[in-house]
Amino acid sequence: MSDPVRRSTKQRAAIYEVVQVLPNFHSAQDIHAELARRGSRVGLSTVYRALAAMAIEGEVDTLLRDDGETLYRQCDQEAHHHHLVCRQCGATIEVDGPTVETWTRRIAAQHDFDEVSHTLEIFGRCPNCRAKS
Amino acid sequence: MSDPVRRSTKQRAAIYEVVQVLPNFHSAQDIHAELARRGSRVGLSTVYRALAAMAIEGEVDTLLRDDGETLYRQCDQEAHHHHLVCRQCGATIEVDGPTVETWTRRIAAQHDFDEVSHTLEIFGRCPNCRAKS
DNA sequence: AAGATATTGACAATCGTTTTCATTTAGGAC
DNA sequence: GTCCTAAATGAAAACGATTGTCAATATCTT
Repeated sequence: MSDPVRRSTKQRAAIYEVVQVLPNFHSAQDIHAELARRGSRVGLSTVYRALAAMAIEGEVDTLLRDDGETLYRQCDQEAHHHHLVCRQCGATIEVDGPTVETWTRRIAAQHDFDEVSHTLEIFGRCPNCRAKS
Repeated sequence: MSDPVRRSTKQRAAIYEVVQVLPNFHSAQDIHAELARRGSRVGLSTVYRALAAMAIEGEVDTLLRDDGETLYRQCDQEAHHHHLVCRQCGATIEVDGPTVETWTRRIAAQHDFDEVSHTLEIFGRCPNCRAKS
C-alpha cells in the first residue's frame, strides 16, 4: 500500500516554473491566470492539485489569508519560519523566530500539551507603501 | 456620517446568549444549529451578521481554522491574546504573550513596517486526549 | 509497441459566506 | 398609544474558492 508513483508532466513543470518566478505570495487562481498569460493552458483543477502536492512535499510555502484564501510561494528556506507581510502590496519578508519557538514550546509544556505546532504571521505596511500614501 | 444606530433584537440576544454558554470555539453554522435546537428559529444570515458585528465590537473572539472556516467564542479577556488549542477535542486555553508582542514589534521595526498586527495560534494535543489514545 | 495506471481538464458539485430585497420591527417623536 | 423612519430580519439567490467526477490522454515500464 505505497503511494502512487509520481509522474513528471509538462503541466507540473510549468506550474513549478511560474511559482519559482513569481515574487511573493499568490493564490492558485493567480498562478492559473499567469500560466494562461504565458500561453500554458493548464486546467484550474490541475493547478490546485499540483500546488497542494508541492505544499506537502515542502517545495512551496503556504499562507492562509484572513479571508481564508490560500496563497503559495516558492520556499527559500527549508526550516520553519514566519512572514512579515505588507497588507497593501503583499511584499513578504521571511523572519526567523527562535524567541517565538521557545515561547510556544514553553507555553505548551506548561499546559501539558504535546505534538505542538503553531502559526504566526505578522501583517503591516511596508516603507514603500507608507511613502505613497 | 456616523454609524447606523444599533437596535437590540430578540435574535441578537439569543445569539449572544448561545455564544456565552457554548464552551470553546464554534462555527457560525454550529451556533445556528444550536439556536434551532433550542427552538430559536433565527436566520443563518442573521447569525453571520450578528457574529461579525460582535467580533468587531470585541464581544467575541474569532479564530481562523486551517480550512478557512471562521470560529467564534465568548471573549474572556479584553486584551489582545492568543490561543492554545487542542487539535482533537478543541479545548482552548487563552495565553498572554508579552514576549511575542515585543518580538513582533521589534521585527516590524527592523524592517520599517508600521500599522502592525499579527496572528498567532498554537495547536497541540491536550493531556486528556493523550490519555485516551 | 503495448499495457497499466497516473494525470489531465472541462464541468458540476460543495461549502462557507455574502448579498438581495421585500417584509418586519425597534425606538424616537408626537 | 400611534406614526414614522431607518435598522434588522430571513428566505433565497449569488458568490468565490476549492474539490469531485469521469472520460480522454500521457507517462513509465516491460
